[in-house]
Amino acid sequence: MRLLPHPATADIQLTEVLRALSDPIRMEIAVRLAVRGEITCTEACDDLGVHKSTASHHYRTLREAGVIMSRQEGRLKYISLRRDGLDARFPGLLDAILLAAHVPV
Amino acid sequence: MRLLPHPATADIQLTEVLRALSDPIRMEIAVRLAVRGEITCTEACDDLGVHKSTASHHYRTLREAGVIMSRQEGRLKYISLRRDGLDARFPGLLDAILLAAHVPV
DNA sequence: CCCATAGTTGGATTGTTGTCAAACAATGCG
DNA sequence: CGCATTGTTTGACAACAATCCAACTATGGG
Repeated sequence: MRLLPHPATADIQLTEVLRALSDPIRMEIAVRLAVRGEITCTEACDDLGVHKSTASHHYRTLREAGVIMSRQEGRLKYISLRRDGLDARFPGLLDAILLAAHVPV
Repeated sequence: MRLLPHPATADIQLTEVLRALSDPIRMEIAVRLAVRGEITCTEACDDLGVHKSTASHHYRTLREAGVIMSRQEGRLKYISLRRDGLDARFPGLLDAILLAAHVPV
């Protein structure tokens, strides 16, 4: 369960990022990460009305698209927005999307 | 064949815009519109390797998501990026996406 | 060592999407 | 009017995606 694969920054594809964020559940997860920073998977999907395995699939989609990072710490897994990679590769994109999603600054 | 429905600006949804642009073919069409302005459907899908009916479905997806406008003139249908609506609703989003897609300024 | 907790994985199902082909519709030209 | 051009619609099909359930893995606490 350790160290799930993340794509290299150079391998992050624009259309895959957009596809990952085109699902309302995944968008909500991204918004939570933007607002609350690094949180656990349980917190990320709390009250979203999806099964934990469904949430896990969404984390995988987001991770493989390069949108989030995950980090294991003890029994918990923390996920966070992959700001560095996204900003480096697509300047201004994440901010524009979060602004459009009404994330409080 | 006239006057296909476009959503009102207020009804344009972020996740639908992202989904529309998450397909490489549709992204390429959007890039062409950004570079060349208003062009015909035939020009928009030229050399893309898709059947014209497939292209038509993509125009529909883009139009219903609020990404493009279409306008009939004689036998031709011209499509263009819906900059006004997108910029009004999601400031900076379209520019960030086009920048990420390497559209020349 | 057992057990509860936190996530992932695999299977099954259901629905969506991308594609082509063929038929259709609308427009203007000769 | 016929006919070529331009694009849409419909049907079919395969591939993909979202979901749940069940089984599994890993970790730490008692």
